[in-house]
Amino acid sequence: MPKRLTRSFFDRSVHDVAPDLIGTTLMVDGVGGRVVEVEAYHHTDPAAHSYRGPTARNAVMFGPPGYAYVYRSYGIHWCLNFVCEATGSASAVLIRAIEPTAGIATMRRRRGLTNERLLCSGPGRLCEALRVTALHNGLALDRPPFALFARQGVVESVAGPRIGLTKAVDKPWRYGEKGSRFLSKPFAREV
DNA sequence: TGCCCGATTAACT
DNA sequence: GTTAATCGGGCAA
Repeated sequence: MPKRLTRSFFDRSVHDVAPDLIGTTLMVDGVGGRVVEVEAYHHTDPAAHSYRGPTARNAVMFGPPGYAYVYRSYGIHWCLNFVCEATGSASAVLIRAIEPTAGIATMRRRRGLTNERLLCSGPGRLCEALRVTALHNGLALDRPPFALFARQGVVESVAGPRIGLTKAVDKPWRYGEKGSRFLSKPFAREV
């Protein structure tokens, strides 16, 4: 069994943590898989929820690193983030896609889908498959129901612009596993 | 207070 | 390609 990641993994720059998360394994109540796509959001970034200061929604982002920040997107979906950097820096990594490896039958049932490629290939899809909701907001990532495991072997990463933004569109802060078929969208260039 | 928009998705044409 | 679902934040009035 691979090594567990602890909260200290997240106590550094969000731009270092984000690429390092590619290839790690995320489990929620025993259901999950390999992280293949993430995006970094720094508090100085106009596209970050924390950019304009704390609110009831983004309060967890202003807390200590190694905790889950879950928010509702477009009033419908949930999105899962990992808080990074020092307490109060309000930076986080959005988990955008995973490659399902555990509890695939459960994920199919929750998503009402059989196509494995589409089970977790997007931030909202992943949260439905892992059943991540507002109840997970503020929970520690190294304690149940969460579990994170270090990657094994070499992982080839690619970077590119983030998805679905109108601000800071040019920043290449989306990271993915090269060639993965479980990405929410392909990367235009492989870096 | 009211209106517009967003770190989305699936079901349309 | 377009659109509806649906809710919190930001900004104008």
